[in-house]
Amino acid sequence: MNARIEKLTKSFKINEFQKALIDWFKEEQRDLPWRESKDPYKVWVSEIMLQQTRVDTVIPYFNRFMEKYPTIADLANADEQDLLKVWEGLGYYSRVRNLQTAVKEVHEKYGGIVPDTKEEFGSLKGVGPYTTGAVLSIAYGKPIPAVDGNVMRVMSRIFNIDDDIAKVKTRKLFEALVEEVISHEDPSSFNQGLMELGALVCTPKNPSCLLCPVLEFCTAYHEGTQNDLPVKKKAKKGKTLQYIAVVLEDEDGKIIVRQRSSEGLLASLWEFPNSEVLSSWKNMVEDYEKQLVEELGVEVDVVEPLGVVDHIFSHLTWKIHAFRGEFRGEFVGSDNLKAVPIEEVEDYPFPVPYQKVWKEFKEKRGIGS
DNA sequence: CATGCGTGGTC
DNA sequence: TGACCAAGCAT
Repeated sequence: MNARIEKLTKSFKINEFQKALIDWFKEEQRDLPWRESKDPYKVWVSEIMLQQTRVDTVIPYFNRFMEKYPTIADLANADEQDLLKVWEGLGYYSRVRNLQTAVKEVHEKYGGIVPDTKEEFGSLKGVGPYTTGAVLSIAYGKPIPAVDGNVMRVMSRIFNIDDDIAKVKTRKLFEALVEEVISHEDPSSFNQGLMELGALVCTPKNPSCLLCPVLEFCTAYHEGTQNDLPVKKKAKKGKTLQYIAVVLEDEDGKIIVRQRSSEGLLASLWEFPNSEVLSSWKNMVEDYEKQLVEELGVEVDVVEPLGVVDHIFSHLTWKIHAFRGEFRGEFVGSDNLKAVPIEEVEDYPFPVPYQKVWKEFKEKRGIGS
C-alpha cells in the first residue's frame, strides 16, 4: 500500500462505513432481473450489458437474452447473426462478440463452469478489471474491487479526491482504495452498494446528500466540494461525416441490403447501400447513381428523398441523406450484399441510424410496421 | 496513455 | 440544443 492510500484511510472508520453502506444497500436496492439469481453466467451477461449503458435500457435486453440463451451452452452454440439481432440497438456491438468468444472458452476449457479466480476469469475476452471484480464478488463472494464510473464518483467525494477520473492511473488509485475498505464479509453488497449509491443518491448532478447513508464519512460534503467532484477531462467532440444512402427496391419487392465490415464501427451489422459524400462531388444524387450502377451491375433510379437522418455517436456524427430508389435487371449478390424480400429486411441486425432510414422508407411507401 | 467503439436520457 | 454521461474494454 502506497503512502497516499495510507494517508487517505488513516483515520477512516472502515467498519462503520461498510456497515452503513451494506445496511443501506440491503434495504434500498432496486429489484432487477439479474438480481434474482447468483448464477455466474447471468451476472456476467448483465455486467457486459451494463457497460456504459443505463439500467432501464438493459432490462428488456437482458430478459430477451436470457429467454433465448439461458445457459452457457446455448450462448456458445449461438449463431452470430442471431446474437447481433438480439443485441440490436444496445450499442457497442463488440461486447456481444467478445462475450460469445469468452463463453465458448468457458464451455470448452472450463467445462461450462465460470472460473472464480481473478487470473482466469479476468483474462477472458471482454472481461476487464471492472467486470472481473463485479462478477467474482457478486456471484462468488470474492473481495475484489469493482470500480466503475459510479464508484469513482462516490469514492472521489468520500475521500475528496480531485484526480482526473478519465485517466487509467486514477482508476488504479480507486481500486487500491477500495481494496483497503472493501468488506470481506459481504463483498457483493459492498461493491453493489457503492454502485447503487452512485446511481440513486450520489448522482453526478444534484446529489441527494441529505439522504445519504454515508454522509458522515464524506469529506467532500464537509468541505462543500461535492458538486465539483469527480474531476473529468472533457472529451473533444468528433467530426461530422456526410453520407448518401439509398433504399433500393425492385418490381418483385426485393430490397438491397449490405453487411458492414467485420471490424470497426458497427462491425458486421447491415445497412443500405451508401457512400460518404465527398466535397469533390458535383451532384450528390447523380454521382452516387453512377457509382451504384457500377457496384451493383443493375439499372438504378434514385426516385425521391426520404429526409436527412442525423446520428450522433460518442466520437463522430453521421448526417445521412436518405433516398428511395428502384433497380431493374438481374442482380447478382453475394453473402454480404443481397436483395431480400421486403418482409425479411427486419430479420437483419441494423444499427439505429439505418433503422431510422428504414422507418422513413416504410412511411413513404405506406407500409405498416 | 489516448482513442475507437453506440445509444438514449437528462438538464 | 448541446454537453454530459451510463455497472468499460481492446488496442
